[in-house]
Amino acid sequence: MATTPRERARAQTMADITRIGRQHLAEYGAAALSLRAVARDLGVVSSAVYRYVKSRDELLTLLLVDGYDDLGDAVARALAAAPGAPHGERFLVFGHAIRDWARAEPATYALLYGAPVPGYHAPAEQTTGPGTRVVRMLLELAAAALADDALRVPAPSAPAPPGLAAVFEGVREQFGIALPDDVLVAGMLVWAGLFGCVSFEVFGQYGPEGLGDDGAELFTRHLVLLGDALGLAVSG
Amino acid sequence: MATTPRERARAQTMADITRIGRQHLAEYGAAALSLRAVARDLGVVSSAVYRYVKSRDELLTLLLVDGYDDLGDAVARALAAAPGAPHGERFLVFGHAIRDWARAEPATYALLYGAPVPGYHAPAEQTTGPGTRVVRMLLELAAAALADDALRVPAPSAPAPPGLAAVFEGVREQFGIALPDDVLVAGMLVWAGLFGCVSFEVFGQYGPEGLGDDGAELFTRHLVLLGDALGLAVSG
DNA sequence: CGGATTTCGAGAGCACTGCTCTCGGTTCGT
DNA sequence: ACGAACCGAGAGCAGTGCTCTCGAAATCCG
Repeated sequence: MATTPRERARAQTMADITRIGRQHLAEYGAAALSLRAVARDLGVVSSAVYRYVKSRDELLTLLLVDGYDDLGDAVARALAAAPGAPHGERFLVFGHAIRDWARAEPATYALLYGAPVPGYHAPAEQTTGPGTRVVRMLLELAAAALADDALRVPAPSAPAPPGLAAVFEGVREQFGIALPDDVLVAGMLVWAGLFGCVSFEVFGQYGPEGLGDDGAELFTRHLVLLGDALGLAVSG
Repeated sequence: MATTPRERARAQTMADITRIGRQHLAEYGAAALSLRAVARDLGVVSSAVYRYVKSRDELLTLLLVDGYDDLGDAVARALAAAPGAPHGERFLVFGHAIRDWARAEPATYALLYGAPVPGYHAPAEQTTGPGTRVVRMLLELAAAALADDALRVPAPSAPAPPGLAAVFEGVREQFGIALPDDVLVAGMLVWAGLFGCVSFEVFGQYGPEGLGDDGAELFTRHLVLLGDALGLAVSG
C-alpha cells in the first residue's frame, strides 16, 4: 500500500478522465464521446490521455462498468430502504428505482441497454459481472417470494425442449438460484418487459413530449401487470 | 407526369443513395453511417450527394422512414398470411414477425427502437405516420378480439387520475380505436414488453452468444404470458 | 433556335475525430 | 547517482461532416 506519488497522480488522472467522460456522455451521448474533447477538458493534449486509456473503446468500457455499478447501487439502495416490505411492494420499489435512474441518466442508460455502439464490443470478462447485478436482484426477489409462499406458481406448462431446458439450467447455475422453469420464463419476461417500458419512455417512443409525470403512474400499472405475470400480487 | 430525363435521373440517384445507405447501415451501424462512404460507393465525390441529401441527419431520416415501412410491410404480410386464424394465433404471428424482422435487420431495428442517435432528432411530421403502424396493428388486433368477445376483460381497476386519463383519451383519439382504459394499459405493456424481449435478444443482453434457435421457443412462451396479461388466450 | 437560368459534379478547404510516433523532461527504483 | 520507466507535448496520417466556388451540362423560355 506504499502508494508512490506517481501512483497517486495516475489514479487521480484516471478518476478525472472517467469523471469528465461521464459528463460528456451525459451531455452529448455515447457515439459523440471524443477522447480529444475529454483531453481538452482535462487541460492536456490528446495524445496524453492515451497513456491512461488505450482507446476510445476502452473509455467506453470504463463508463459502461461505471454505469452498471451506479445503477446497481441505486437499485440496491432503494431496496435497502424498504427492508421488511412485502415482496409485491419491493417489486414496485425495484422497478421504480430502475426507471428513476434511467430518467436521471438517459445517456448512460442508453449505453447499457440501448443499441450497442457500432464497432464496439464490450469485453465480457469485465462487464458481465456488474451487468448482471440487476437481473440477479430480480431473480433473488422472485426466489424470496417463492420461499415465502408469496408466489402464485402457475400450473406447469409443457416441458421445455432440450435446448431451452439447457438455457434454463445455465441461468440457474450462473445465478445459483433454484427456480422452476415456469417462474424463470416469467422472470425473464418481467425483466425484458420492465426494461422495454423504461426504454420506450427514455428513448422517446411515447411521442416527442413523452409522458411527463403521468409516466410514473402508468409504469406502476405496468408493474402490477408484470408482477401478475410472475404470480406476484403487487397491489391489493 | 411528364418526367423529364433530369427528373428521372434525380429519382434514380435518390434511390441509389438510400439503397447504398441501407447497405452501410446494415453493415456498419447507424452511428458509423458516413455520407462520404456512400458517395464513394456511388462513384461520386462527397459534395455531390449534398445536392440530394441536405445532411447526414436527413439521410438517417430517410432510412428511418424506410425501416418503419419495411417492418410494417413485413408484419402486415405475416398477418395477411393468416387471415381467419383465432386472435391468439394472430398475436403469435404478429410477435414473431417483429422478432424475425428485427433479427434479419438488426441495425435498422436499432435505428428505430434502440437508443436515439446522438444529436439527431427525427422530424415528427415524417416519422410518426409510419412509426405508429405496428402499434396500430396491435391495438386493432386487441379491438378485434374485444369485438369478438375473445378478450377476457379484467375487473376495472382504480380509475386513472386526470393526467393519465388524458393520455388514454389521446391514444384513443390518435388511433380512432375505442378501448377501455384497462385494455389500453395492458396493450401498452404488451407493446413495450414485446419490444423489450426483442431488443434484449437483438442487442445481446442474453449474453455474447445470445439464445440461438431456442430464442424463438422462449419468445413464444413470453408472448403467451403477454397475451395473458392482455386477457387473450394465446395457446390452448 | 439561341440566350438565360437552373442543375450538377468536381475540387479545395475548414474544423473535427481516433490514433501513432518521436522527442525531451521528470520521476522512480536500485 | 544513474539507468530505466514514465509522462506530456507536438507533429502527422487518414478519416469525417459540411461549405464554397467553378465550369460544364441540361433545361426553360422568348
